[in-house]
Amino acid sequence: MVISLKDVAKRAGVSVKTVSNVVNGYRHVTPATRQRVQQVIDELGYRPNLTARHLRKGRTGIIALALPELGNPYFAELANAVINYAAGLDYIVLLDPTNGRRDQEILFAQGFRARLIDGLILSPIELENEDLLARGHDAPLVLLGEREYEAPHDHIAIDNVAAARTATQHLLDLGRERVAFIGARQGRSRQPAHLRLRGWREVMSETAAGGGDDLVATTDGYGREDGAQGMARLLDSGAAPDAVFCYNDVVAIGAMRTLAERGLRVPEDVAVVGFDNIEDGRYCSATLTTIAPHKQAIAEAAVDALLSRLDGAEEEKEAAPRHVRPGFALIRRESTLGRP
Amino acid sequence: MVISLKDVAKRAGVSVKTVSNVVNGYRHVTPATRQRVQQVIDELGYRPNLTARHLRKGRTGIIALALPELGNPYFAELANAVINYAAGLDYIVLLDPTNGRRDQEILFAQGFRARLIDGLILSPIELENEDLLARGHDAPLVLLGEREYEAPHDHIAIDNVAAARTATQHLLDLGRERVAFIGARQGRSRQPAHLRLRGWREVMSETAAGGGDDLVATTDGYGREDGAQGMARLLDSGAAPDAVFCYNDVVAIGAMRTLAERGLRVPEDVAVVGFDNIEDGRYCSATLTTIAPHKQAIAEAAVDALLSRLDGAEEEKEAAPRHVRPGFALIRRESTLGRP
DNA sequence: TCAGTGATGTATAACGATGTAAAAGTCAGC
DNA sequence: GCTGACTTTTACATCGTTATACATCACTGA
Repeated sequence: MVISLKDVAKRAGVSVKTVSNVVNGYRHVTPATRQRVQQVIDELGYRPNLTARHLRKGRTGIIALALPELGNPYFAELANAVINYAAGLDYIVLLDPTNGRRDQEILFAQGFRARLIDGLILSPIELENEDLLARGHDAPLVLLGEREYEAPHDHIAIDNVAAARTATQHLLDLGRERVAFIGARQGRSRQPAHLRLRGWREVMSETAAGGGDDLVATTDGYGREDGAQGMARLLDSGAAPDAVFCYNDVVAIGAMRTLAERGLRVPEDVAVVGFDNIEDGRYCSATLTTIAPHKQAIAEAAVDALLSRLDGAEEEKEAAPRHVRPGFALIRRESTLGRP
Repeated sequence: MVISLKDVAKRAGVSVKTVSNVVNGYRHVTPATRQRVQQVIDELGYRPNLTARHLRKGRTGIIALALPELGNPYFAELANAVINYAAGLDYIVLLDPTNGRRDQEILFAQGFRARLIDGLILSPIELENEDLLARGHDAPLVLLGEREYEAPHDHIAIDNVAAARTATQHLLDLGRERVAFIGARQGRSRQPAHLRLRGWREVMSETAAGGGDDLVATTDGYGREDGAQGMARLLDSGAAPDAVFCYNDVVAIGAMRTLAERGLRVPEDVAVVGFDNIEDGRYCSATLTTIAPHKQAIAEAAVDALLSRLDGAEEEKEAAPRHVRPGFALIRRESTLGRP
């Protein structure tokens, strides 16, 4: 049997509202009443029906976090950070994997789960600008990650170009000359959010090797297998890289696997830099040098941005779209420095 | 402005219920009416308020999945599987990391989020039997994983003892003699759910090395660092293992890291077997031999069990607690077989 | 012509909580 | 003992939906 306020009220001999007042810690309730009601609540094991509360309040306290997939530890770690930070602010996070598919991303962006969620944090991969514009302006939306849009939404992303430059420069500083890039996406010409590729190109174009396509391996996705295959193609092509900067850490891990299979040493033969600073990188046989976006800062910025649209003062809610740039750091490890 | 059924009804000149009927695809609606209503719905951009629907129906179509953490890829992959499978059955999954803390696990088990979720799948670590018994019998609960309880709930877990025996035996079959175990939990004596340790012990106790504690490294947790430290202690203790069976894959990855740092080769000096078959294992410098629980089967069994309690026929709902044992397989890779 | 049938549509009451406004209770001060 | 000011409690409407019960309508068959 499900206990409602009414049941408690009847048993305690007070009105429904009084019970509600007790539950919500309303100030003006006599200690005597409060105690009596509380006792009945405990006796009956009453728990407020959140759904009813949500309906009445017009708010659910739930925000959605739509990420490509949890199989990539970066997203898993980010999700963890968002969930925990939001929990501290009394918000529940609903995690929605989009599998990087445009139809899924559209679904979430356009207000699937209407009024079940108060707002949405979306890390898009395939989503197009027009999809965002076609959006009924329902719950506020915060965008996450490398892709850039001309749409009025808050956007949280580190400076990907600068980070990529830093990574590439690090390899050059170590004396490497033929620094390759793995992870450019094929067929994404229409809105080329290749900020990391751009950073690589900017730095490499000023070197003897140049920033040409011979040192770029395009991939279909951003997974381990993509990295492994990309590395294999680079080696087979005769590009003869002595270093690679990978789109992300799992791509780098895939690339290192191929290097190991070919009997090439990291970093002696090929130095490797990743991107994301996932925990796995610290346990590879050559620990992975990587760009570490400040994940906690990203998670907090995303949630804060969303909540300021939801709960902020009027001028905060209506403020122009914000672009927050959390910091990043280059973490130097064995895959570029070698074992000390 | 938020559009409700009422607004649509007024504009279309029909009753609220008729609009509801159209939205829900109720059969007996004239095509003419249906079209007129549908047009207004499209015009106004009406979206049903899920919260209200949930209140009215007494069901939300949301199930919670409480896992220790997403930082362990096994749980991330499992979560992905559960979310996707449940989505196919029109259920939404709310992911709740417990961080392996008892208070968090109790919270979820005892009906936190009352009536926001229809049911709960919980993978406990610290939870005690008494915590489960103290549960108000609210939403149905399905348990996941190694821990065993004397409480009337469905339980999904592979045969951990058999799996551990298989892994250990595999190492013995390769001619290893001193097979260690990393990952026994300290201070868990009260309810020693150490099925994997037991499996190891059963097999090892019949060998010359024996199943004694000298070859067991206890750890505080089940993460990469625990594996690294456990391996270090084993090596320092003089136990001189020529193989290790690790509680799970991330522990194994940590252990392999330590081996690499010590200049020991895998598998020549020490062979390694993990447990979980996470994707990372296929990309280690020595790919990881591991026990592969059938994750998809586990995810499906958990969701199916829960939904049969929710939506099943009466006798299904009331059936005795079920114990489902999905299968597993030993995946032989380089960490035991070497590079071909 | 009219009862009987089934299809279609409507009015209204829930679901369980909270907000509002007003009623009831308490107490000080004269 | 009464007024006024304040505290405590109550009754009722409301959030947006679906379920129930009933009204209406068109059509069939005697």
